[in-house]
Amino acid sequence: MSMKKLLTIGKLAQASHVNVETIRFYERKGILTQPKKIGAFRYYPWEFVKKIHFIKRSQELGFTLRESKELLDLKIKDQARCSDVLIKTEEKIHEIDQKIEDLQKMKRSLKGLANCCHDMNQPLSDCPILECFVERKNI
Amino acid sequence: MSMKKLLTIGKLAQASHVNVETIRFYERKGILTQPKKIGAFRYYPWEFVKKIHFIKRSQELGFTLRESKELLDLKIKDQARCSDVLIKTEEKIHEIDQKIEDLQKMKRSLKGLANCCHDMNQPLSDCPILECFVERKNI
DNA sequence: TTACACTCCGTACTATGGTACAGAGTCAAG
DNA sequence: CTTGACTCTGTACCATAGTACGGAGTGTAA
Repeated sequence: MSMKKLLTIGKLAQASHVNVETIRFYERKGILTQPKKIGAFRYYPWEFVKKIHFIKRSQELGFTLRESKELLDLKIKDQARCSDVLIKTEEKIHEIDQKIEDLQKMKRSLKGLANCCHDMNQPLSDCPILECFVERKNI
Repeated sequence: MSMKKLLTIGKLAQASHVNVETIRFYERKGILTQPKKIGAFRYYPWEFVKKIHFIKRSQELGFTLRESKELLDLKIKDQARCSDVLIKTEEKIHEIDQKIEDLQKMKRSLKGLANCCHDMNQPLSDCPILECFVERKNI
């Protein structure tokens, strides 16, 4: 059998810069399909390197593993349209916008708190920050 | 014994709008100190309502449970200074800024991807988005 | 053929922030 | 003194994204 084009799990891990356990984890979770086994061992075609890169890249872009899998599935099935990916991409952008807004709200509150404090060496019992904290003065 | 001022765990949960299990969880994690027991049951002074509010509020502000505990500990010990809280607050602001930046980077990449696509009905095999995805054209 | 590296599977563990539940014990009111 | 509501401890479970490891099996090269 021509095994020159196939990778053991260890070689795949090396080539894709992930842990062996990570690959096995992805298989357990159904993110990667199990490859054909020769004897007892898994042997992967080289395109699995690309698949893993794809997953890692989409994680960098803010997609969860589940979402990476969905994108990967789209890539595989023929009847998928460009717009299917575009929709997911735009949903993710929206999600990110929401997160940014939430963080900015938090930041504003914290800045408000920080401004409460005028005398650094004030003992904490008289410190206004913690009071603001409890009383929600700065939402 | 004057139990009028004390709360059972259920009453405390009600008063602080959290689950009974959450309070027990906080105790296991050392976030809340265990109160004195009368017989087999926990009885809490009313200030625990404030403590739980404090924790919930600091979570809203982006602090983890561990950090909430640290702030709560500062509140309790006398020699803490206002600046101790201020430092933690400013560190958190910095952390939030970092997160916002990361999200904005993600967003820019995703926007770049979305712009790849000109014909929505293009079959996915010819769709440029997924190619950009893999090739990191948009970092 | 033997030694060594690699792989197998299953399970447990990490962190974060909880929730849920079983089976036993307790408390207070009627 | 019994009933019903509550509480006790301990453990398991949820999601997310992995890591670690034991003990057995396998593949290959000298």
